[in-house]
Amino acid sequence: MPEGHTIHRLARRHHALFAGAPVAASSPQGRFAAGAAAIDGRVLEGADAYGKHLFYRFGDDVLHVHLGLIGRFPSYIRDVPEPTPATRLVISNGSAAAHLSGPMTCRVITTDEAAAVTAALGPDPLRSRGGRREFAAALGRRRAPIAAVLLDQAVIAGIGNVYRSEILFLCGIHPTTPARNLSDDRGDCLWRTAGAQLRLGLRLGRIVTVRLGDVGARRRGDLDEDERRYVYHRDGLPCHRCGSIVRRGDIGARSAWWCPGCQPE
DNA sequence: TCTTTATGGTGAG
DNA sequence: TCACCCTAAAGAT
Repeated sequence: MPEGHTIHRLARRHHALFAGAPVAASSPQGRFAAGAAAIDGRVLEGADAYGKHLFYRFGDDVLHVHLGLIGRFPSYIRDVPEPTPATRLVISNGSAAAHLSGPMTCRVITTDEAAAVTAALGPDPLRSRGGRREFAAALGRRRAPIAAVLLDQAVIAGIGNVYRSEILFLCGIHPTTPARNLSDDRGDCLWRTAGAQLRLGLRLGRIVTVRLGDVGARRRGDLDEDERRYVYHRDGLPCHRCGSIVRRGDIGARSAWWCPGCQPE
């Protein structure tokens, strides 16, 4: 279940495992048989991530994958399991394999088409240190609640439902605040916090947003599930920082969580 | 053995 | 705003 950090991590791992050599590609499920045939035996030049999108370059052809909500793309170095009947795509070489299941998007496109995909996305904090102004400008154009705007991939690429609530908590911003009402400082805080949290998530391989001091822990490995985040899925529980009861509400057709003490309206 | 849920996104109305 | 797509694991019965 991926936000941007997961996708970038996958791109790095797949690049390390497969780039620079021919790969075998097949579709046990059958639904991607033609696409797999188009890249089978070809040299993978590289794997990249932009926001929540994955791109695998094979000359002028690009394998474009988006995992959606339920997609997975685990890889194996040894003890490669049998693909399940739902495995859409297997990529392998002599020593490793990756099994794709449940993707929202899996298709072979041209480099121009791939460029059009990324052009429609907002800046990705994991790729660009120069996206802050573009992000700030987009906020200024929107009157929708900031919690809804943070999920719009045309505004900022890679944020999902966990990070949107956690980032708003960390910046002390109430989720229903209209985006264009935010000060420049608060917009800066959102951009910097998004980048810092995505980079941390990329490094850890999981989303951990709490400062250890706020939960009285020494190491991140000591944290229980409930202690890794400030608000996400914590409605009814006391805030790690101020003790107020965390609330949940539907914002932008999905649940958002916030602390009424730390994020006043 | 069910039903539910999930860190996402699209297209129709 | 809603139905819908895709899969797997967790939770309920």
